[in-house]
Amino acid sequence: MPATSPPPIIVWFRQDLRVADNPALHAAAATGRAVAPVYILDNAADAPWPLGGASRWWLHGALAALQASLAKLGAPLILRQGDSANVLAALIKETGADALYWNRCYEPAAIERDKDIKTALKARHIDVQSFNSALLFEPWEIRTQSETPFKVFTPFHKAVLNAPPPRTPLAAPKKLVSIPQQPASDALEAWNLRPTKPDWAGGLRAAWSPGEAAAKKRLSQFLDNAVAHYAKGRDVPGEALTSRLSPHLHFGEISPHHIWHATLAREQTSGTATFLKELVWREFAYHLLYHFPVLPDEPLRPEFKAFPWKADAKLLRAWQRGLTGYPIVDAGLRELWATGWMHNRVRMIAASLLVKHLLQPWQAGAAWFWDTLVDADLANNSTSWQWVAGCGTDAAPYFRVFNPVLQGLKFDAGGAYVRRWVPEIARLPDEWLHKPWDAPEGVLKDAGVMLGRTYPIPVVSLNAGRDRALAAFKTLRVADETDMSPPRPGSREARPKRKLQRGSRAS
DNA sequence: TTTTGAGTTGTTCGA
DNA sequence: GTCGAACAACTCAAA
Repeated sequence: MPATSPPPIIVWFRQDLRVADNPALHAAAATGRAVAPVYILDNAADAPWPLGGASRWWLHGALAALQASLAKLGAPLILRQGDSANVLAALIKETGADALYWNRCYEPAAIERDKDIKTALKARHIDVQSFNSALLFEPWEIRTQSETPFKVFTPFHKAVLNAPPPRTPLAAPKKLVSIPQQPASDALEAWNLRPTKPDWAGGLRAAWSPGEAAAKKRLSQFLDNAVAHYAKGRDVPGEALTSRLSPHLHFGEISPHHIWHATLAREQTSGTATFLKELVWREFAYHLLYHFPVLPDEPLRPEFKAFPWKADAKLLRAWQRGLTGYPIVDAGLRELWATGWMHNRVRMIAASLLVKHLLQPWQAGAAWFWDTLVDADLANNSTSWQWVAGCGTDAAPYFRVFNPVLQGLKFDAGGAYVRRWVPEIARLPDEWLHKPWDAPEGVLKDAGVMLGRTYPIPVVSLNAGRDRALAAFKTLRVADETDMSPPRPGSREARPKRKLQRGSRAS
């Protein structure tokens, strides 16, 4: 070993599975020193939220693509399994590395893990550096004027638009210097990330191409063909007018910076503005998760801990399998099961039905999405479910209960989406497609639909479900009122009283 | 400090 | 059929 060559740098890949606009990799390459890229499959670190089945499937493809890119650049990816800290320590020993670079993660468990690793390795004089690859703005950078984190999206969005613009993307390294002796690596296949018995991933393979190159292609196709119609079109599940970048973003195959600047480089329309706003929603979700780490588990509005959910395994199962009897909801859950993804508009409708009409705890829905979505993302998933349930910081009004029939008629008027995913009712005319239970006998017969046999009767009637949900929300208010003195709260004269209480708690 | 306006994504009812 | 108001009460963020 020539004594002249400086020690290598380990680049630890996590949710940044790309070579372009990868600040940690970029910085390591810029030193001119040898680079040892590693990915660690650390089930323990993910303990509170182990990768779901669909995520594992995607991860395999993402890693395969990254392996190929890094090999081409000259520094093959090392795959290791085990406790992250132990694996890194071993790798430092094996390679003689004196530096470790990574891009930051923002899940509470990951923050803890990384903090510990940084402390331990710095004590051993390892140069540990972390970078921002995943967010346009660090969660601590966007603050209200009183230096508190934003809890409401609109002012957050405004603050983001007024902030200094996010950095422009970094180029991928032209080549990397490999370490003299390549350390051992697991075989990706041996991780068994993809299902075999049974192989349920056929629909995922048909719908998706994981990897950095595919992400870039998806973005340009979106910008070329769809973004112009995005403002309205994104709400129509039967048309392919959303970006479908969410899984690529989650695994870091493309950076939000790249998407941001590529979008700004196009003609600015209401479509581009709406799309950029969605990216800011992603930022907001990470911001919330960072500042409120209980977000995935507990309602941010404490009174919701007393919400009278009616957990029911059979109802949950019917929802999961797309057998609720509400066509747009069932279509969504079947799309999810088949492809690992659900159109955003339908996510809201399906989630609302579960949480409101069926009174199932939002955590049950979040858990199902976590397991089945290829874009399962702790920040986005938790934020969105809390929003639908009305227990997040930026809560929906309690009376906002999606009506799956009206939503279906409004956003899937031609029925393309429902017919694709609920073929057993595909022959119903548009008029009845979203409410087969109201269809005349003859219409059902002509369409070959036998309610209760070929397609379910709704598990809960719409009106009863809505009323039950509204009543349940009312109990929260009543419970609240009992805590307080007789004068009706909410009236003007009750306001100062609350403020006093809050002030006294703070002091 | 106090006040004020506003809050992603909806539905229903009655004029 | 279309349209506006009502649907809670509360907290957030900025003036």
